[in-house]
Amino acid sequence: MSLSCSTCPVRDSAACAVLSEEERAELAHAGTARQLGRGETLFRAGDRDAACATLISGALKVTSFDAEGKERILALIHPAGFVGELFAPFPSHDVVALTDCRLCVFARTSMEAALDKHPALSRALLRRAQDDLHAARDLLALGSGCSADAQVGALVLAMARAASDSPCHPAARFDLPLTRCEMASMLGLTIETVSRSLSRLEKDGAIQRKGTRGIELLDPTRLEE
Amino acid sequence: MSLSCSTCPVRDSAACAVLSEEERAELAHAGTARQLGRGETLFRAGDRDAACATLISGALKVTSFDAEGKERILALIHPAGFVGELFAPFPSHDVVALTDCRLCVFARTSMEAALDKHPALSRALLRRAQDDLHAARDLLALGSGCSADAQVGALVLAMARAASDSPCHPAARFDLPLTRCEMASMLGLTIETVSRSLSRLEKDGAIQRKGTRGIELLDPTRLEE
DNA sequence: CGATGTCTTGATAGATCTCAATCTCAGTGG
DNA sequence: CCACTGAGATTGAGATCTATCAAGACATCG
Repeated sequence: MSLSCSTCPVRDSAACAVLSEEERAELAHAGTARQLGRGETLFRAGDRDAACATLISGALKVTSFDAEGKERILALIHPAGFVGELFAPFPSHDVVALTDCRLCVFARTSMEAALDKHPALSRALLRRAQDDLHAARDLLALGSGCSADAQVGALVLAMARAASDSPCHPAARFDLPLTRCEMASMLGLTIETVSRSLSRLEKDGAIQRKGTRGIELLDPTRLEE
Repeated sequence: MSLSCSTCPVRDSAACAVLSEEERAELAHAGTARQLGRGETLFRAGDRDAACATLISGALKVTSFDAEGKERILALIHPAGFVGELFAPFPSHDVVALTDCRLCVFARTSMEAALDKHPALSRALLRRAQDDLHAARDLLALGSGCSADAQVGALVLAMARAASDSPCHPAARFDLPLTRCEMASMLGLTIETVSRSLSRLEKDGAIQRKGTRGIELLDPTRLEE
């Protein structure tokens, strides 16, 4: 399937936005459009043929599995995000669709050629990599020193912000994009603990649950404790 | 103080290694050499004037502080490593010297100009950023699902590898570069738990402590459990 | 309506944190 | 030379938190 950048919803925010129309068209020619259903795997750790991709719509998760086979979510990728190893010989983590997704996939050789040809692209990807690094370190910082309630609260708040149109203020009412199981594996907790923390946050008047996924923010400041 | 790349120990491994002699000399002209003693701060979270640096010798830590003021180590930087925000308005984490250090410091504007001028530099930094991202995610994956003993064991093993000359085989005898307190804040544990884990690893015959910092690896395979 | 998967809630066990005491070691000064 | 001192490290006992196991509630879908 070919790519049609002209109607791409992330044409102004993805890494390729730094390219001119002609350059972008040329890069698009080297890439392929791809759709993934929820749960489908984009890259698998250890795959031979390394590739990379820009996410157009939907959400991805980057995961690894510990010794006992339990999944740990290392990162979430949102539209305009970029995934894939450009330098390591093979990917070391799985990348899986959290929701139905549309992506722009490139073979590594194509992307390397594009980096050589378009210096601005390297800078754009560098910026994204530093943002991702920042996100990973924030998740690390959140991880410990905090109670389970504080971790769940911070995650809910982060999702409220992601669900909002305005970047600063969190949405007052939204649906959690993750299942309890996924929330648990993002924080390194169990689903029971996540569920209990949500119950406590509700009893304390910080949030109100609307069905299984819906959340109404009553007192966002209490989520930060 | 001016930089003398010709005798720089990381001249072949740092990001600037991709530059030609003349290009490197020009970049060096824009940078300044700096020395830090153990415990001194290179960048502080929220600093106005963003800068970046390549580490020449010694070791740095990237840290943040949680609500109660406890430190959490987010990353270790080794020689040839690069630190600093190139795109965010200000650094969001502290960068502190773990040991006496020598560095090559650049104002952000200088580095941005260099990136514009030398496309290869963007690629080199992109590669480093992806490596750092990988390290941060590995630390995340290590964090949970493992017992404290397994975490401490993995950290000891990682340090044995870092202390070794050959990249693959861990050093059989080496000194821990981190205090117990620093090991604890890397793993999100307390120093008591780290100490107890080391005691158990010693009792199980995996390691033998030589003084407070010295470690002798008896059975590296047991550290991975 | 029953079936299935997800989520919630409860009781218990296990692990880590906290608080506190002791120990080691290097540096200091008498 | 030796005792003193202070920082870091080790060890112990109890409190606290989370994981585990188990059961029940809820929603979705056929």
